[in-house]
Amino acid sequence: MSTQTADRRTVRPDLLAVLEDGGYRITEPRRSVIYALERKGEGFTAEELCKDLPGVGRATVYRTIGLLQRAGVICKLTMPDGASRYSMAGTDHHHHTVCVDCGAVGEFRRATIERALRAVGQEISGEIVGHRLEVFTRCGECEPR
Amino acid sequence: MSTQTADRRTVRPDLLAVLEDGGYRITEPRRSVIYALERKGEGFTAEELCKDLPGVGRATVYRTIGLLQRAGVICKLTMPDGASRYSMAGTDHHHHTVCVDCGAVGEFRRATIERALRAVGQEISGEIVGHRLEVFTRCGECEPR
DNA sequence: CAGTAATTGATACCCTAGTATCAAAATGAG
DNA sequence: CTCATTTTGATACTAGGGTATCAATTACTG
Repeated sequence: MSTQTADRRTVRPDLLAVLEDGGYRITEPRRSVIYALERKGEGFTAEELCKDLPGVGRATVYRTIGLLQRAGVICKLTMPDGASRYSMAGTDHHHHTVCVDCGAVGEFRRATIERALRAVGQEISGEIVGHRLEVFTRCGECEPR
Repeated sequence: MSTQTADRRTVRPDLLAVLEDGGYRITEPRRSVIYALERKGEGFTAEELCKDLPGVGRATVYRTIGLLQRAGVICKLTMPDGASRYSMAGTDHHHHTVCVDCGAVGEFRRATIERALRAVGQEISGEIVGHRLEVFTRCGECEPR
């Protein structure tokens, strides 16, 4: 799988530090999970991660993903078919491009869109508490899986 | 559940006609499902529909939803937690607002957003094959469920 | 180093959101 | 009205995506 953002890499928080700051212990399994997901980068499934880490229990993989997700450093996204993928969050607020063939994920931001969504907020009753935008692509650099 | 679009109702295709046009038979169970989902309108789950129609088999409810979905007259959307909801599609291309408390769904369109997304297409490798945008709201008119 | 609290992992279990099966019933074309 | 065809529905099953359990292990604290 080609990770679209491999070269235009942004500064990422040190994930171990994130755990420490949260008051969690740095353990060998957590180190492994973090190492593995930094390798993966963008657009992986939890089960993939489990397979990559036969030495780490499934529960621990899920637990660690959950921890980092709550800390905001990785984010979960839902594929068109409802499947879940995770991705390292390079920047704060962003949206994703997802290749429908290989699952490769990219990030983008666009002020125009954010502004337009604020405008939508004016028109509807109640308040906007969030939004989600995914752009599905066919990246053309992948082996469809 | 208050349906945000109850009054600004758009012209909807006659769902029975949609089935007929597709070469499907008009049966009593299908009539019931269609009647029920026209009542519901926006933002219901398949299981809700099943509970509303104790006389109709679960499989039939799912089958009929599938039929209408393929015909493009109802659409499926995924909640922040990954759950699925369905909604009558009033217009062609649109996005949804979803109340995170009660699940009420509204539709909107915004040319600015579509244009901005086309611009995103210029910047990424590969081609855009689709997008999905959901705005999560707290509609303030509901009993949280 | 010792002790305590956090963490692990094997496993079993859960729920949602469906799909498959297939005999029985309903539909509509002629 | 007849009959081939479609549809139904009860039920079982599946798959994904997790969470619960809990004894054994590990990490940090003093």
